[in-house]
Amino acid sequence: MAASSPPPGPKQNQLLAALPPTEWKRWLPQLEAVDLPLGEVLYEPGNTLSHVYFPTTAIVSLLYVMENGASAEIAVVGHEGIVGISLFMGGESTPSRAVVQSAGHGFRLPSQAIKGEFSHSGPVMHLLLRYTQALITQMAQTAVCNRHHSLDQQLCRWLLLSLDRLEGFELVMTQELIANMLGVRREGVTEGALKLQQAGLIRYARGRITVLDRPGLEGRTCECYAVVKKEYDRLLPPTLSV
Amino acid sequence: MAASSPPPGPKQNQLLAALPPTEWKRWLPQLEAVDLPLGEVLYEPGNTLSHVYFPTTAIVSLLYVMENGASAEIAVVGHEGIVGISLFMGGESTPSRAVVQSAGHGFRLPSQAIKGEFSHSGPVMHLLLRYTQALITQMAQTAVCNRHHSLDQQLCRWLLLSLDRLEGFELVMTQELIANMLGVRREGVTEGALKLQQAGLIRYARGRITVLDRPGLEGRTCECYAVVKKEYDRLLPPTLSV
DNA sequence: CCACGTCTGTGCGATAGCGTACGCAAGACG
DNA sequence: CGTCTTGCGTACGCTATCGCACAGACGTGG
Repeated sequence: MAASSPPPGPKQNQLLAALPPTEWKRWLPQLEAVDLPLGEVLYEPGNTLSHVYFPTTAIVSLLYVMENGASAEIAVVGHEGIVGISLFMGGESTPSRAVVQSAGHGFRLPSQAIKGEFSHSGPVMHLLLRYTQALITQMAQTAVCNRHHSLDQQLCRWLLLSLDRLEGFELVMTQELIANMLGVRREGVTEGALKLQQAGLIRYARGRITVLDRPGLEGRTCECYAVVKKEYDRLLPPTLSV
Repeated sequence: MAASSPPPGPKQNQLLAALPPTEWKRWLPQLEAVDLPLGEVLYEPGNTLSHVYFPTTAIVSLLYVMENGASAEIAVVGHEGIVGISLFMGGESTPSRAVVQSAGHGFRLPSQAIKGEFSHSGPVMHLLLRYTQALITQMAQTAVCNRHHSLDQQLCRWLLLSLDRLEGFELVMTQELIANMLGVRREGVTEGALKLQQAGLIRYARGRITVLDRPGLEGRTCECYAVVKKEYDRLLPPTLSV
């Protein structure tokens, strides 16, 4: 840190370096060099970003912070990428936060410039990209849940997520299959399911699960379910008019 | 399953239902009703899809299957979504597989129709979407890794991923910080790092980690690192000319 | 109605990681 | 030069989950 290494140029970010000449020329005057000190927060959950960031020498961590303060990294972004994909994906915000994990430099671009690139495209593309952002949230939350929550909680989350994607209250699904999905032992699922049955929340027999008390399941699951559900509802409202 | 419930129409898929009239009319003749029996595989890792799928009454699981056969669900898609986002994200394939988790029906659309929606957009958009797909892979693999791999393996993965995003072989990073990222105890990181240091792979002191033997780290980490790296290289080749 | 395959229940030792608590050493700072 | 803060090492009991093994229970097909 001799304070003497030349400040990195925009081309040190691989995405900026890969821009076609036209866009490069258009963006260059809008690019602003920024210092990214350790711990700097680039965005908070739910906040709309004013800029997207292109790290050059810094590393940025996409982090989900749970209600109890525990955290888990969703992904990490460096000079190969961009921070703030929700801007062009159409969601404007995400449930995670972005923190500088390794101090360094980068560039930022007003969000309008990025959005412009997507504005010429049709409504179908915007619909599909919003859906994709919802899917990303589900994946991110799966990572968090796998890290921090108990098998019992994950089982409830999984039942609820599946239920949301079906009509009715019955799942045709063996415990073995559920175990494969959750990546746990079949016996673990048996124990979890037994507890739920004894609590009167579900009933099951030989590959058929009937949910008797949905709110009960919601009470036993972790925050992950609600985070995902809320994000799907936000990004793909039921009264969706494109 | 009285074999008598009327076969669901395309509008039972929320994305199809949300299409503007123009696209709806254009797609309708190309939509093909498909039966989705339990266990049907819609795509395998690395394979290019010929169609995208819109489930109506079925549920499809996006699953990563590890080398040893263990699996973990990345996300689940039902009547709210679409299976095969890699087609319009530009990657054509993913490292995961899609399996029908709950039997039912759906519709499929030749991939060309979807791609058409994105073809009018500029190169910048395609670049950003390919990057986003790489990011999605990283998130998915984080979920898998959190489920199945040891703290030691994850520590190596994390060091390697961070190293890839920096120049040089030094990370300025306390063990406490790493623990926050991985979502584990600080003491766990201490123990893992000690092993690595004793094996001569890294050296560290008070928040500075120097990697001495990168291949050594690669040998100790899980497959997740390679999966992510390969996918970044595939989607964003260093000689990227848009 | 009998036999077999599938699905679920149970038990037990092993273990990875957790929570907590405390000690020590290296730099920062006065 | 002493003190304080920060970062790292270690120890110990605890719990969730694993891996394995086996037993009962249901249902389907011969």
